[in-house]
Amino acid sequence: MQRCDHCPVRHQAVCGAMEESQLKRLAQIAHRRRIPAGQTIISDTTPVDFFANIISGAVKLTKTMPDGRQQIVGLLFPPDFLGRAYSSSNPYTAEAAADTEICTFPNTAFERLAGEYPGLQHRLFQHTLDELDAARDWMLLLGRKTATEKVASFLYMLARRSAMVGCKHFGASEVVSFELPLTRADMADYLGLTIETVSRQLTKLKTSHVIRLGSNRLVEVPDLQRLARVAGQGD
Amino acid sequence: MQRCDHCPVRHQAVCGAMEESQLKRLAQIAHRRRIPAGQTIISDTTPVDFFANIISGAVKLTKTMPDGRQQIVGLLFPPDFLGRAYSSSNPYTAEAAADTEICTFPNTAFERLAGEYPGLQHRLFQHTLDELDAARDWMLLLGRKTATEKVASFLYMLARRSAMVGCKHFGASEVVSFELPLTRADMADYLGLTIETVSRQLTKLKTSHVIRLGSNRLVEVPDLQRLARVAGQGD
DNA sequence: CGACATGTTGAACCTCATCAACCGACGTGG
DNA sequence: CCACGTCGGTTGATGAGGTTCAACATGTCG
Repeated sequence: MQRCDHCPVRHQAVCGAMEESQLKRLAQIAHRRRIPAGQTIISDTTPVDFFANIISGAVKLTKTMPDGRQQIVGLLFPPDFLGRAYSSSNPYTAEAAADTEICTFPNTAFERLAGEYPGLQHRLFQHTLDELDAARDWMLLLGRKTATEKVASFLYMLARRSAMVGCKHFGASEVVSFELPLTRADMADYLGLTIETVSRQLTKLKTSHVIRLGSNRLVEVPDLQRLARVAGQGD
Repeated sequence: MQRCDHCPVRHQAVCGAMEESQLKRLAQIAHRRRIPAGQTIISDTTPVDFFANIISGAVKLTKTMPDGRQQIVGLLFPPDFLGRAYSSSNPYTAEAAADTEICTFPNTAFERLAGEYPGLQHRLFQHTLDELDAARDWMLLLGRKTATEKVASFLYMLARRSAMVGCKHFGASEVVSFELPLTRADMADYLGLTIETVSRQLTKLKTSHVIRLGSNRLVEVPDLQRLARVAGQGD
C-alpha cells in the first residue's frame, strides 16, 4: 500500500485525474517496484497483467527482428504510463534503460477503476494520443532525416524536456544542460543508426560548437534555436 | 442525412459499436463527401472541425519538413477513422491518395455522442491503440529494414489485407493479387525511400519471382510465406 | 591487475540517393 | 491529326552518407 501524497508524479501521471477518495482505492491496489538498468519489465512473448506509472528513471520499448536488428519504438520517462489497455498481449518489449522505479497496478483492478471513473479512462486515451503523435514524429525522423539531424533531434527533444521541468521561459537563450538517459547503443537503436555513427555525429556537433560534452553523458546546449535548426526543425 | 443501413462499412467502422437508436442520432449529423485523388482533406495549418469514416478509397497522413522532405505517417483504408479526438489542431496533413468517399461528423456533436455512449469512446480508443501499434511496426521498418525488405513489407501488408477481405484461410498457398493503392512517389514517402529505389526493388522482386507485375499497379503474390521472409517477417 | 563494458576513431566497402535520360499514356491546343 | 507538354514509371551512371570491421581508449569492478 502506497502513500500517493508523497508521490513525485502524483499530479502529472494518469492518477492526476483522480480525487482524494478515488486515489485511496487506487493506492490500495498499487505496488512499487525498483527495476535495475537493463532488466526486462515486459516481454513480447509473455502476457502482461499490470499497468504502471514511471516514477523515476527511463523505460525503452523495443521491437526486435528475428536476426537481432532492434528498434526502440518508444521511450518513457516520469510521469509516463506503461502498459497497453484492454489487451493482455504486448507487441513489444519494455526494458529499463536506467535504474527505474515504477508504480504498478493489477490489470483487472485498474480497468475496473477506469470503468467507474471516466476521467481516468479519458486521461489514458489522451496519453495514447500523445504517444501516437510522438511515434509519428519519430517516423519522420527515421524515414527522412540525416544522421546529424537524427542525433540533433534527439538532443533537442531532451533539451526541451529539461528546459520544461526547469520551468524556464522557452526560447530564452540560456545554456540548457542535461544528462543523456541512454547509452550510445540505445541511442543508435532509437535513431535507426549504428553506435559508431552516433558517436561520430556527437563529436561533429561538439566540434561545430552546437553542443558541449562534459563527461560522456553530460550535454550542454548553448543555443537551443541553433540546435533546432541543425535538427531540421528550425522555422 | 444518411441511411446507415446501406453503408458498406456499417459494422466494421466505429459506428459498429452503436445500436439502432443511437445510430439514428449519428446519421442525423453525418454527411458524406467525395474527395478526388490528390485533394487535401485536413491541413496541419488549419483547425479541424470534423471526424470522418473512410467509406472507400485511401487516405494518407503526411508530415513535411521545411525543405520539402515528406514522410507518410499513416495510411487509412475503409473502415478506418480519420481525425484526432479532443484536439482541434492536427499535427499532420490528410490527403486523398485515391478517389475517396468519407462520412463526416461535426466535431462537437460527435464528442457529445461519445460522452453519452461509452461504447463509442471505447471503440475510438481501441482504434487509436491499433494505430499506435501500426506506427510502431512502421518505425521498425523505417529504422532497421533494407530497401528490399521495406518494399516487400509493404506488399506483404497489402497482400494480407486483400487476403483478409477475401476471407480465405490465411497461409494457404494460393495466389494473392491486389492493386497498389499508391503511386511510386507515395510508396517512397511511406517507406522512407526514393521513387527510383522503390521502382528498382519492385523489378528486383519481379525478376526473382517473389511477385508478378501485371500492369504498373497490379501485383500477384504466388507465395505469401516467401514474401514474408523477404520482408524480414518470416519465422 | 586483468576482464569487461562503454565509447571513440580510422579505413574500406556498400547501399541507396542523386542526376539524367528515356518510355508510354494521356490530354490539349494549334 | 499531330506536335507538345505533362505525368507516372523505368533504367543507368555516379557518388555521398552510413555501415562494417577493426583497433584503441577509458572507466569500472571483481
